[in-house]
Parts: sequence; structure tokens; C-alpha cells
Amino acid sequence: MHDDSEANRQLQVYHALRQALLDGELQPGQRLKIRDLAEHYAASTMPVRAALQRLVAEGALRSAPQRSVQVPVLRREEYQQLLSVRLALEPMAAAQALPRLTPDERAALGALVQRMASALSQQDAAGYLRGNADFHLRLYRACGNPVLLRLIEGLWLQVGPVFTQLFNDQRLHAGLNAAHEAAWKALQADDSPALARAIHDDLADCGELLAHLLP
Amino acid sequence: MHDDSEANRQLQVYHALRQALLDGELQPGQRLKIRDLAEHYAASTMPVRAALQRLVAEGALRSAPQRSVQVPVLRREEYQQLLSVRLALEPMAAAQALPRLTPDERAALGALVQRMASALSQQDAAGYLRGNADFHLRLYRACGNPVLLRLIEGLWLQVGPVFTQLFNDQRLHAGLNAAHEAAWKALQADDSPALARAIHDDLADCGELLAHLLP
DNA sequence: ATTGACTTTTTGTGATCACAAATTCAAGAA
DNA sequence: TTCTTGAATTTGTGATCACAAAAAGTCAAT
Repeated sequence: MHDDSEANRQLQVYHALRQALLDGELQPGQRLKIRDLAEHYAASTMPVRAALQRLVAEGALRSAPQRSVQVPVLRREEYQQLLSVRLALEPMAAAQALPRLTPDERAALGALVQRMASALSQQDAAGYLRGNADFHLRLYRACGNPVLLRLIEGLWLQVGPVFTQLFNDQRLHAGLNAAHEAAWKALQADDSPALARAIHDDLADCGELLAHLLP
Repeated sequence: MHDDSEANRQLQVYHALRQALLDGELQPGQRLKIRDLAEHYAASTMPVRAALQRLVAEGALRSAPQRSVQVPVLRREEYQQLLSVRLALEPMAAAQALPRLTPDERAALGALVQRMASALSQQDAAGYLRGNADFHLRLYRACGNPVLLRLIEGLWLQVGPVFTQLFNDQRLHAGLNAAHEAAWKALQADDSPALARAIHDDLADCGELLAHLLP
């Protein structure tokens, strides 16, 4: 149990907004106004300001000077740039994580693969996406390289909004889980290169699927 | 000419602090206090607060809740984590940049390699380091991938302080420029893989040199 | 001298006000 | 209607005050 007592108000707001982004509760292009959020979170404008500025600094939100913060609308080109960086970092993190996984974490990852499969068969997009984020980030968190992990989490925060939105009105096909099954096999075989390859394929497949849906 | 009119006070302070970090004017471990900086930059506490929080969000500064922000002191382990990510990203950026370089930029890069060589022969550590940062970042800026560039600049901001500090009382040997000469050769030959390899070697050499000087 | 508790000062965080720039809205002209 | 124009409102940014937590300083006791 990590003692996130949430000391500061601005940290509470920050984490709330962060989760909202990952959960796709914020539409791309939506404008986030300080006073509105302050009212919504029952806070003063000050912590909200700080939280927004932090998210902007992390690239999760965009803001022009003197203008409202808004959740980024990714054009195809930007999305592919994001993807190319993820392809460089995430397989690496996965490979480094594999030998460091505890039995508990392995079991949790296996359960997530299974949960994603059942979510797919039930056309439960939200469930699949939550499982997908859990699976990847939980795996990467074991990589033992906080710097790398920090970058990856920042990238997920940037892809989050489009990622969830685009799947909502998209027919889900079972092939989406193939790469995860391959990753799970590599995981059980303690085969780091195969795991890296599986993660790479997962990102590339899913990336291509989304890329041609963007403006 | 890019119209950096520096609209906001907080942006001015941010860029000033950022440059101070890259130039090694801030010692690792040094505490940055809001009111002191406000006085130094003839600003109110508000823009300074925002600038500091942004730098913290980017990883360039550290802060525990309710405590002063301070320039990070990197232990060897953290430095190597930073290095391993840089090794994944910077050669990639260099390779993508090569075919996009204009003749002007090529010439500027060549001049920088030469300037670094002469700085080395004169034991001018500061000049060498400035040239080094200029060379790398100018090269990467041509990569055409803003996402990638942003991450790399963030990483340089994090290594900046130790980088400059450690070289100041260190004898400079000419071998430090070997990788840059190799990069310059690859650049003239339009050989992207060779350029990527040269950048990789540069980081690795310089990284190893610094790693065993850290606590 | 060194450690410990206590007091004083410093410092980050939150709240509120002021203001200029940006946005929205409405009325009028084509 | 569609576009323009100008007033009215909203909204980000900066300034200042208040307060609790942290740091620094003080001094007595061992």
C-alpha cells in the first residue's frame, strides 16, 4: 500500500484529471476552464490552475498563451509520431520487465489477458480498453527504470483520449487480442525478445487500425 | 524568425531557468526558493511558481510536497537509466533527421564539430559543452517528429546539470570528439545507419566516462 | 562539544481580487 | 439567411494576503 495521502489539493485534482483522460471521459477538442473545474471539484481556482499547467507541461493537454486549455485533437501525422516513439520504448520496457516480474504480477497479467478476451466476445469496448491499459502499464511498471516508465505513462496520457473514443463506435473483432495472447505465451516461456516482439506487434496493429480513422 | 514575443511572464522565467539549467549555472542539490527567484527576476511570486512547477512536471527539477524544489542530484543508477533511454531515442532522431537537413544546417553542424575540436585543444570545457549541446540538439531538431524531439530535450534538461559540472574539473582529452567526427563523416556520406551508430557511440562513451564519477 | 526541546523565521500552498485579452452574443447590413 | 461589427461576458494571468508546515536558530542539559 503506497501512502498516497494526497497531501495537496492540486495533486488530488491532477490525479482526477489524469484518470479522466485515461478513461476517455474528456473529448478531444474539449476546453477545460479553470473556474468550471474548480466548481466541479469543489476547489479554489488555484489548485486547478496548477494541475492544468502540470498536465500541459506533460503534453497531456495543450494551451496557447492567454487561451483556454484543451484536450489535444490528434491528426493522423501526430498520432503516428506518437506511435513511432512508443514502438521504440514500450517493447524495450517489456523486455526489461520480464525477468523482474513476481509470480503475483504474472498471475495478474494472465488474468487481464483473459478478461480482455471475454470483454471482446461481449463487445464491451470500455472493459477491453481498461484491461488493455492495465495490462500494458502493469507490465511496464516492473521494468525497474523509472525514467523510462515516466515517459511511457506520458505517452499513454497523450494517446488516451483518441484511443478510447475511436473504439466506442467500432465493431470489436477477436483478432485484437492475438498480440496479447502472444505476449502471454512469451511471458510464460521467459522469452524476453519474443515478448518485445509481441508488444511491438500489438502497438503496430492497433496503431494501424486507428491511424486511418483520424483526420 | 519565430515570434517568441514571450507573451507571459511565467514563460520568460521558465526559459531563463531552463537555460540556466542547460548552462550548468545551477548546482545539483541547490534549492530554488520562490521568493528569491522572484526578486532575482524582478517578478512576482506567481509566475515563478508556475515556471518551477512546469520544470518539475518535465522532470528537470524535483520537489517533495510542501518542500522546496531542488536541482536533482543524480545517483549513478539514475544516470544510467537516463542514458539507456537516450540511447534508444537519440540515434533514431539523428537517423530521421539526416535526409531532412538543409545545406545551411549541414554547414552549421560541420562548423560546430570544428569548434568543439578547437575548444578541446584549448581545454575550454564550457565551450566544448556548449558546442556539444548545440550540435546534438540542432541535429535532432531536424528530425521532423516534435513528439520525439520534446522527449529528447526533456532528457537533456535532466542530464544538463551533472553533465556540465563533472566536466569542469576534468582533464579534457581529444578522444572526446572522435564520435562527432564519425558523425560528421556519416553526415557527409548521407549514411543514416552510420550516423545513428556514431551518435550511439558518442552517448555511450561520454556516458561511461561520467558514470564512474557519480556517487 | 553534542544532543535535545523549544522558539522564531522562512517557505510552499491556497484564497481572493484586479485587469486585459479572448470569447460569446446580438443587432444591423448585405 | 449570412456575414460583419460592436458591446457584454467570460477567462487566463498576475498580484497580494493568510496560514500551516518545514527549516533554521537558540539555548540549556548531559
